[in-house]
Amino acid sequence: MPVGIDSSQMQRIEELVATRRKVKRGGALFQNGEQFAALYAVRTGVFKTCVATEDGRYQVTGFQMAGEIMGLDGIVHSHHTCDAIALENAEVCVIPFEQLAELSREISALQTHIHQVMSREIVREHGVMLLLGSMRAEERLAAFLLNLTQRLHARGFSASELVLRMTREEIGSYLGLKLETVSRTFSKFVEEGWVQVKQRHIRILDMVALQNLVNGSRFGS
Amino acid sequence: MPVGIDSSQMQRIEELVATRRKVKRGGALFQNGEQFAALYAVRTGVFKTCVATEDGRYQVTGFQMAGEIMGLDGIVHSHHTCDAIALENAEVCVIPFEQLAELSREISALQTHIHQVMSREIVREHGVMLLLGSMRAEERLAAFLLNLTQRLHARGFSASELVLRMTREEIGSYLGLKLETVSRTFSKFVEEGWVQVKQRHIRILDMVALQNLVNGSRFGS
DNA sequence: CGCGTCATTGATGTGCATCAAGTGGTGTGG
DNA sequence: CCACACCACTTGATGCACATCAATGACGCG
Repeated sequence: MPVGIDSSQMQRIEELVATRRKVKRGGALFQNGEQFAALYAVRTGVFKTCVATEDGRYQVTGFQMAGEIMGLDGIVHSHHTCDAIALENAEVCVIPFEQLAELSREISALQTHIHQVMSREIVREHGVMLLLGSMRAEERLAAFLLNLTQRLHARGFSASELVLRMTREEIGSYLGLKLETVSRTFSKFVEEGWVQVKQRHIRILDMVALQNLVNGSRFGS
Repeated sequence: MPVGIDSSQMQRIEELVATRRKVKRGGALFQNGEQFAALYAVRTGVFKTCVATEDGRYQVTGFQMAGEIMGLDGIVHSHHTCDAIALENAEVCVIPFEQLAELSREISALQTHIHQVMSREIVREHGVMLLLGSMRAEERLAAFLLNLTQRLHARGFSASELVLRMTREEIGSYLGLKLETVSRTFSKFVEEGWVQVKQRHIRILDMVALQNLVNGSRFGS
């Protein structure tokens, strides 16, 4: 929450996001069909958001970690159209949307911020569509790992080591692959010497190899 | 632009969107990398928006027709991250974004509208991710046709007859398929007696069959 | 310890991609 | 007006990446 906000405005924003909510591992922060009332900012823990069809198929649309916003899908029809599930015990800030909208009419820096959060989500989803529509399994998993490490690094964690909070099946759902394919692709990366994998503990050994995979397999390996 | 707006406010909004811009078939309304300054509302014609990787792969992220908004991707970084290409001679309203944001601070119904437009786009993209991540070719094409006819019907056109504005390749890119697969799938639908296809002229003969395909192939045909 | 969940690995199957040939509609220039 | 070129599209033959089916192995927890 950067420039253009004085301390009295800052205080009003802090009041707005004062209420917290805890969600247990496996629990739902919100679910498809529920009334929409608030956005949520992740404080601790990791979430997945997913959409479903009537016939039981579902698709993970994203993984959210500290600082990221959930619930934007609910604005348009005043009820949520996806589920947000905690992958570990987690805590979020509750941001009542009506009040947020009202406050953002006074504080233009806040309005700008909201626009950017929504636009960023649209751009992120463009990237996922590109991944799902035109990449092969190896490229998808490489892109996924690079994206995760980058976000973790931005939060002060190691750039080369991470602990996955999600199962192979959830990764597969996000990437449009089956869990066996995710597992095999991890094994392939290990054989190539690009990563170490011990259960959900991942260590990146050759970041550049993964980047080459994503940015143009035309160069070969 | 519904409730909560009086006539003087309406006039200010109309002034905001007064400027028009024509784009020739095949021309770009905006392109990846360009400075972002305005949103665009389609008046006539149909557009595609697409993202690309450095190595030349690209992905159509959507087709926009009358009344739909383009350019939301540009807000977050003040420059566009995708291309908007006219599929036929087209005209758009130019909506300078800074002024729109300012006006929406005064007119809360306008603010609500902007939030809804962005949220709707996020929800739409969730649907595309579900399609790309978990549907088979027939289901994808059926979903595409149903979505198109629905949008055309909402604009006063026939619910069962349409003229595609895009090539098989563009449809394929949107659906994560190759153009040959799109063509074969059309042929399959024709064999089944579900649609008539003559070039880009499509007539839906059995809407229900297509809907069944989308909402759960577990029931068989 | 024994059970459930998650992950790995192998064998086999299939949906879509790829490669390739041919058709039909459209526009252009002789 | 017709010949030609070009482009979008269709259709067939073949190949491959990933799905599916199945068995086994590694943790973690009551």
